[in-house]
Amino acid sequence: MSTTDHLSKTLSALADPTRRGIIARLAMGDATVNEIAEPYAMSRAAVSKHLKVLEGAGLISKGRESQWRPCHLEGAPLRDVSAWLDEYRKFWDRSLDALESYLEKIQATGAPSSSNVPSRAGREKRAAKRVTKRKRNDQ
Amino acid sequence: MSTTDHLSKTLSALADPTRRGIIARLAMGDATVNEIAEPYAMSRAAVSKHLKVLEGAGLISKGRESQWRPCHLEGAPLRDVSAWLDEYRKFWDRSLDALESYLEKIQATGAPSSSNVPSRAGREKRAAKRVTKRKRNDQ
DNA sequence: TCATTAGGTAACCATTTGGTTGCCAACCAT
DNA sequence: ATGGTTGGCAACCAAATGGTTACCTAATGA
Repeated sequence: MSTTDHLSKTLSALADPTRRGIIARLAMGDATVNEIAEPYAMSRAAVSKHLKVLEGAGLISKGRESQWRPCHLEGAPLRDVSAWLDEYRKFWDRSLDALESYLEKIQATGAPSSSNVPSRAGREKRAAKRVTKRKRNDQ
Repeated sequence: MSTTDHLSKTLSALADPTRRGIIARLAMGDATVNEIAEPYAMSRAAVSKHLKVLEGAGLISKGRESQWRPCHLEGAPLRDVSAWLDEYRKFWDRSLDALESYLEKIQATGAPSSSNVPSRAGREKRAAKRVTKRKRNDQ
């Protein structure tokens, strides 16, 4: 993953239950490394690594309070994930789903569905045809 | 990651630019494996593996159209990610952020902000103090 | 001064991940 | 029948990940 691929780094950091647990913990208030490590069976070194991953993704920041390093949750990367997700909201939002199927219907250039009743297969064929010339490599 | 940890599997599947590109592609319509693989420099086998990861996370499903396996984007896991994110919306939502800082200010026992503008350092100190006795291990 | 505590770092290990090549099966079209 | 697509699978490999133990520094406090 390229250094500048913030989204990959963020999602990869979030794809671990321990790290999500740490985030949940920090959501209720800043905490020191030992306080964060306390609920987990693993060594403090392992937790330190998790914190480093979270810090590398910009999801937390560390202050310095004499010998303590209070960790603080940073929301910005979560906002970016949410923004990415919003592009796909229509794929699970019920009401928008109805709108989409309506748009698909009026877009299907009059070709009557024939008797084949291919509601899934038909959509797949049309979609495949429609899209063959594209060269997107979005992320 | 335990087999039932859907969220980890989904986030891990999304934490790869190629796989997010595939999702972006499928968002514009179903596509066959070769169509999906075409924009990428890697082998079709590699793309097949990516598709398997996405399928394992429930993010796509495959149909069968004679020798083709048209892939279809499934929104449900994205909805789950969105639901998880919603718990933390207040950490990046501007208006809620203003509310939170207001609440923090009136909670800071009358100490007037002084000219020091210690908005971060001060919050860390208070938060660290506030939170010492907690034992959450959410995820 | 010296022991303790908070935390980071290094070396190591096993497993997972992301890629490759090569082969195989199924289906379509001569 | 045979050959050309479409796609999956297995074996292999290098690099990343998630954990360990051991050791180190910095600050506290008796």
